[in-house]
Amino acid sequence: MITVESFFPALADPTRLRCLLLLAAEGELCVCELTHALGESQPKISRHLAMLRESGIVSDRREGLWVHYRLNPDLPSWAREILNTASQANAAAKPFAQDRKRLRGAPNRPPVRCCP
Amino acid sequence: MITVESFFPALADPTRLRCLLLLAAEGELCVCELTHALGESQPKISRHLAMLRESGIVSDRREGLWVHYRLNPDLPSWAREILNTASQANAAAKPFAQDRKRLRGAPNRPPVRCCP
DNA sequence: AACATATATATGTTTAGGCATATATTTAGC
DNA sequence: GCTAAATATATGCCTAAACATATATATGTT
Repeated sequence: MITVESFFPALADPTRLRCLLLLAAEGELCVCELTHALGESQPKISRHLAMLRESGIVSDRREGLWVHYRLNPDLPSWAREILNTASQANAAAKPFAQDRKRLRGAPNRPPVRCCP
Repeated sequence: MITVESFFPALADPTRLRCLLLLAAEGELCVCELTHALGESQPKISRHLAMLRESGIVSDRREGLWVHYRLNPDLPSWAREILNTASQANAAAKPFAQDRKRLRGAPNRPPVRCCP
C-alpha cells in the first residue's frame, strides 16, 4: 500500500522523477524508450523502474521482448494529483521537456498494437 | 529558487515531512513546539528545519527566544498545491494526526501576540 | 543467436543521527 | 547597569546506514 512516506522518497531521485513525469505525460513506455529518452544506461533505468514497481507507483506489462511501464492505475488519487501537478508545472522545464523530445527520436520503439 | 528536483528530496525524510504537514496545518510553529509534537530531539528538528529553510520551503522569524517557522509565503503554487494535497490526504493518517494532537499539549508554547 | 530486460557485486557518495557544545536572547541578582 | 543564569535554538564532529552507479552477467522471448 502506498503511503506518503513511501511515495515521496520515490520522487526524490532525479532519474525516477524524470521517468515518472515522462510516464505521466506519455502514458506507457518500455524500458528502451525511457533509456533513450533520458540518455541513461539500461541497468540504471531498469533498477529505478524496479524500485518504482516495488513501491506500487508504476505497473509493468510484458509484451514479447518489451516490458511496458505506466503509472499504476490503482494509484491513490492524491498521488496521481501530485504527479499531475508536478508534471504540468514542469512541462517546459529543463530536463523534462528534453526527455519528451528525445523520446520522439528513439530508435527501435516497439510496435504499437491497435487492439490491446 | 525551488525546483521540483530540490523540492521532492526535501519531502523524502519522514521527520521533514511531518514538520511540513504540521506547518501546513497549523500555520506557524516554533522549534520547541515541533520538537514536542514530533517527540524528537531538538538538534534533529533544528537540523531538518535548517535544510528546509536553505531549500526555500520554509521561512523563519525570530521573536525573542523563539524562532517561528512557517511555509515560505513565496512558495511556488505547484509546491503549495502538492503540500496541501499531501496534507489533506493524510490528515487522519498515522503519525500526522498524532503530531497535531501532541502539539496541543506542548508545554512552554510561546506567547501568541495579538498584534504582529 | 539476437534482442530487451533484469540482477549481482563492488564501490563511492550522500544522508541521518547522537552527542557535545556554541550562540543568542531574556531574566534575575547584586 | 553589569554579570550570571536560564531558556531556546543552532552547529561541529563523528559514526552508521542508505543510496546511486558502473560493470559484468543472467534471464527470458523471439
